[in-house]
Amino acid sequence: MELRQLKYFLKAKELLNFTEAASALFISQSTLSQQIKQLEDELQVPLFNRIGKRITLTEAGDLFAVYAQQSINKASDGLQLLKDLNKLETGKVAIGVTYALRHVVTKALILFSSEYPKIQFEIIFGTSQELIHKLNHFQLDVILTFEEIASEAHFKYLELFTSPMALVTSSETALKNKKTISLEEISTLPLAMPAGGFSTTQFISKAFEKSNLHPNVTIEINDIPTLLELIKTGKWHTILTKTTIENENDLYAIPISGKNMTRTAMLISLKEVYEKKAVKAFLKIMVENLK
Amino acid sequence: MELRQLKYFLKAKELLNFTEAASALFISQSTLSQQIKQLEDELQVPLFNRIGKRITLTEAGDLFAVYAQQSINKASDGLQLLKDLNKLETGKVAIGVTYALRHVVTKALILFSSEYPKIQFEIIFGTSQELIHKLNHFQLDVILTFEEIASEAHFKYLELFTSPMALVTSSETALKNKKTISLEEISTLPLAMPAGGFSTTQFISKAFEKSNLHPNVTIEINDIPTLLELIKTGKWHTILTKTTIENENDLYAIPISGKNMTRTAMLISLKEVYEKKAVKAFLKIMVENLK
DNA sequence: TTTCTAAATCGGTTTTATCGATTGATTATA
DNA sequence: TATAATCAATCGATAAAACCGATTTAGAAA
Repeated sequence: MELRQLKYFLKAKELLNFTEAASALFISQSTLSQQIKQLEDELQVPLFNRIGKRITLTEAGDLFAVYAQQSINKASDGLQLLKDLNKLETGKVAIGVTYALRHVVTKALILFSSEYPKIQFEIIFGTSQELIHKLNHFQLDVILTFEEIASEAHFKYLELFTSPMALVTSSETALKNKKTISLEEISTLPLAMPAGGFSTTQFISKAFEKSNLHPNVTIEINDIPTLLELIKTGKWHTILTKTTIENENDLYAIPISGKNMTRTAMLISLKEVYEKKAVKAFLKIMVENLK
Repeated sequence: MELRQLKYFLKAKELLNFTEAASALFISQSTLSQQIKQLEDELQVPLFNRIGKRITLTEAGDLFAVYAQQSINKASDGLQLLKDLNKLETGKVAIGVTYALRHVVTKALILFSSEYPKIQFEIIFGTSQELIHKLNHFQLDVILTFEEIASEAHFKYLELFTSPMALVTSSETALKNKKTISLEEISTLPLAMPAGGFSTTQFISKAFEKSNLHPNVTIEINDIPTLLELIKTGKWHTILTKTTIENENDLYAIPISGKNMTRTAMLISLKEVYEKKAVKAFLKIMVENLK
C-alpha cells in the first residue's frame, strides 16, 4: 500500500470512471487499472464493482476510502507543517468567498500581501454549496460565507459580523430617502435578482413565501457585477446583504424591515485538519480589519 | 512521498542508526540512506542532523514524525477495517422482504445476530416492485420475494421453496375442515384482500380472470397485520400464500385446488456486484433453516 | 597516528510503475 | 438490429526507481 495508490483510488472513487480518473491524474488508464488491482490484491477485497463497463464502489471501498483520505491528509499536513516552518516564506492559501463578502477578502489581501509577499493566493468565488463542496474535497483552506441552516459536525465555524438584507437601488431613484422598506413595498417593484443557486436568493425567497408575497422578479442573473450594472440603470432593483455593495458608488442599500432580516457572515473550515500558518495569519489580519 | 519512505524514516528515527534501521527493515543501508535523502529532498528540509557519523533528529524531523506516524496509522486502520469486514465484525446488510416471507427473515435474523452481533441490519418491507426498484438502485443487498413473471438478466435468482396459495380464514369458520377449496367456491365468499400493489393480489386476480370468475372483494388493504386482524373476526376471508400465516394463531389456510396455485419464494440479488461476506453468511443461515 | 565504524556515494541489477496498443464487453446510435 | 463508440482489462515493451554490494569519506576510538 502506497500513498500513490490511495490517491489513485480516491480519484477513481470520486469520478467513478477509470479513464477520466487516469487523465485527471495524468497517468494512462492501464496504469490506473493495474494500480487499483494491485491495491485490491493487497487488501484482499475488491474496492469497485465492475458491472459491465461501469464501476461502482463496494461496501469495502466505501469504508476504506475514509481511511485512505485520512492517511493522505496526515501526510500532506506534515508536509504543510514543514513548509510553515519556513516562516511564511512559502505556501499557498486557497480561500472560497461568496461574492457578497468580496470586499472583506480584498481588503485583507492587500494588507497581508504587503507583509508576506511570497505567499500565493487562490481566491474562488462561488455559491455557498459550491464552496462547501470544495472545502469538503480539500480544495479550499477556508470559506467565507453567510450562515447555513444546517451546521455540520466536521466544520469549524467563526462568526464575523451581521449585515442587514437590503433593497439595493440606484441613487437616481426616489426611494433613496427611505430609512427602511417592507417586503410588501418591494413586491411592487421590478426586481433583478441573483440566480437561484445564491444563498441570498434562497433566503429572500423563503421570506416572501412566509409573507404570502410574490416578488416581481423580471431578471435572474448569476454574476453580481453584471447585476449591479443593471441596477445602476435605475430600471430594476435587487435584494442583497448590505455589505455586498460596500465601496460601490451610485448604489444605495435600504434595509428591509421585519424580523430575521439580517445575515451572519462566517468563516468555515475543516476541523481536525492542520491549519496552515499562512491561513492563520491571513485570517487574523482579516478579522482585525472588520472595523 | 510514499508510505514506504515514512516507514523507513520512523524506523531510523526510532533507532537513530541507519545501519541498524536498515537491517530491521530488511533492506540495505545504502537503500535506507537513499530513501531518506529522497524524502528530505521532497520535503525541502533535512529530517536528520548528520553530526559526524552520528545522526540526530532535526526539529523538522521531530515535528514531521507525528504526521508520518498518523498517516501510516490511518492506512493500517483502513486495512484492519477490511480485515474486520471479512471476519464479520463490521458491516451493514440491507434486505428487502415481501410481508408474506416475514417469518423466514426474522427466524434467520435471530440466529444470525446471536453469532455475529456486530453486523447492522436494515429490513425493508415492501411490494415486489418497490423492492426491485430499490435493489436496482443499490439500496438493498438482496430481496426475498415470490417469483416474478419477467426475469431480468442482471439479476441472480435462487429458488427457496414453494408455498400453495390458500384461502385464509378464522378458526371459527365452518370451512376449516375442508382440505382444499376451489376458486369457484371462494368467489361466493366475502373477501378482504391485500391492495393491488401486492404481487399475491395480482397473481390471484389473473387466476380468477382466467376462470371467468368474479371474486367478491369487499375490502382492500395495504397492511397485512391489519388484514389478518380483520380475518380473525370471521367476517371476511382472504387469499394469501400459506407461508404468510405461519406462526399465526387463530387462522387456518386451506390450499386452493387447481393447477399453478403455488408460488415460489426466491432470493434476488444483482449479478456482478461484490457480495458482502455478511450477506453471504446471513443467507446461508437463512437457507439452512427453511424447516 | 592507526583503527574502527557509520553514513554517503557509485555502478550495476532487479523490480515495478508506466505506456501504447489491443481485446472484450457493454452501451449508445443510426 | 446492426454499427459505432466507450470503457476496463490485458499484454508486451520501456523507462523509472528501488535496491544491492562495494567503495569512499569522515568522525570517533584506540
